[in-house]
Amino acid sequence: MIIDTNEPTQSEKILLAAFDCISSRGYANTSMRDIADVAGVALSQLNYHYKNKEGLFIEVINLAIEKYLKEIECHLNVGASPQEKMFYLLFYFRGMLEKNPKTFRVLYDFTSLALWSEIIGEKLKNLFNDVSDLIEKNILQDDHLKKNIRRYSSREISRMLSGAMFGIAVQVLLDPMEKELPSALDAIELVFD
Amino acid sequence: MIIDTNEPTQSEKILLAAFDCISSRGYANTSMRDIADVAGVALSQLNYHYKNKEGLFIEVINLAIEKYLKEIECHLNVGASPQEKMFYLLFYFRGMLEKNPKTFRVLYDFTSLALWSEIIGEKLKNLFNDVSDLIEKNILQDDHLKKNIRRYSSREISRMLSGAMFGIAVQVLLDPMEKELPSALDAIELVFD
DNA sequence: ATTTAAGTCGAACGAACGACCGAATTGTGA
DNA sequence: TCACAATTCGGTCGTTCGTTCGACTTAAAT
Repeated sequence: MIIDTNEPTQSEKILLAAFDCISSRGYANTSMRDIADVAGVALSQLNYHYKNKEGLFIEVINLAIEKYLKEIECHLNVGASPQEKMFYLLFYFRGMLEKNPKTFRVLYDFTSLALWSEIIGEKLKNLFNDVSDLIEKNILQDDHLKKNIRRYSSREISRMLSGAMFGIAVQVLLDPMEKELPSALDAIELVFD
Repeated sequence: MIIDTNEPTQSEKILLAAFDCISSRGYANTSMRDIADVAGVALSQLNYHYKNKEGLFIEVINLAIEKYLKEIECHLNVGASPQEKMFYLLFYFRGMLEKNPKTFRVLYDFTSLALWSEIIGEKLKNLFNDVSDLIEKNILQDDHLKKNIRRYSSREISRMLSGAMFGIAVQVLLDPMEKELPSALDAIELVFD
């Protein structure tokens, strides 16, 4: 018998199955039984490793948030000038939406749950804050840029930029066949003129 | 006995009750029984007037979309220059989010359902298109403005603007206590400099 | 006054859900 | 080897859900 030491734990299998289900059907259409089936695991295992459904979903959110922030942070290191950094961030974001929107879709799906669940709401509020922070610290802290946009604080602008990215991304998810739509992301660069 | 001829129909009572429930608890937490209770009506009436749950929810969406578009269209008539029009639109939008976000919350709540329901997805896709159209036709068709933003089409820019409004609004809903957040909406005007 | 259709209601159905339990299995340290 | 804890499993419980049904009431038309 071959022993694969990298074989995922039972609890990891469950977590990844939950992630898969939610990204492909939405949290509202995902039952514990669905997840157990995809994970190839007995239903009761879900309650054993994660206390209840909310506990499991929270771990899924934590996983998605971690992956999302890591990728954004990574792509903010490319490019020298603020314009360049913004360009590369938008370029990555656009590619992510077209090729692998699973993580973003999970996060987006949960934002509507966030309005009604204290815990999840707090997590997604912090995510928006963190993304805005990353943009502010990595892109907007440029002296020449600061002069041009002095009418507004860099905090306001970073929130506007992260909001624009999110809002356009939602439109893309809603209409993935409209190939011209993602180019609206590029128009964000207008702010830096 | 006083007869009020403006007494809402049974089906109207149901529709408004559904709207209320969804805007205050979210569609995923709203059952047919909840709606029947709020409407003061027998449960079976919901299936009599609207075929099933999806049919009722679709009417709620139609109602919300109608109200939303009408208000935006109305506030786009104020102001002369593009900058002024955008200012008044953002001013209205900000006030709406702070004072009466019920309609917007319903629409936002349904956007996550839209990813998994063909019919609802189509409706919200069209809503985004319509809002972008309104911005494009009422604000971006200005010759002087067109020169300044010639690098991008007015279509791209209108989609970016509507996306930014939506994205910032979501952040506001997620963190209603952060009073500085809505001012990020004002930063949208940067595009018009 | 009689008939017919529309509206309204309470009760019930089957299905699906999350959670829980006891037994069986596996892994671990003495 | 033995005992004990951790893990895994199938089965089931009570609840909630959307939907349906038949009976009753109201309103309109003949």
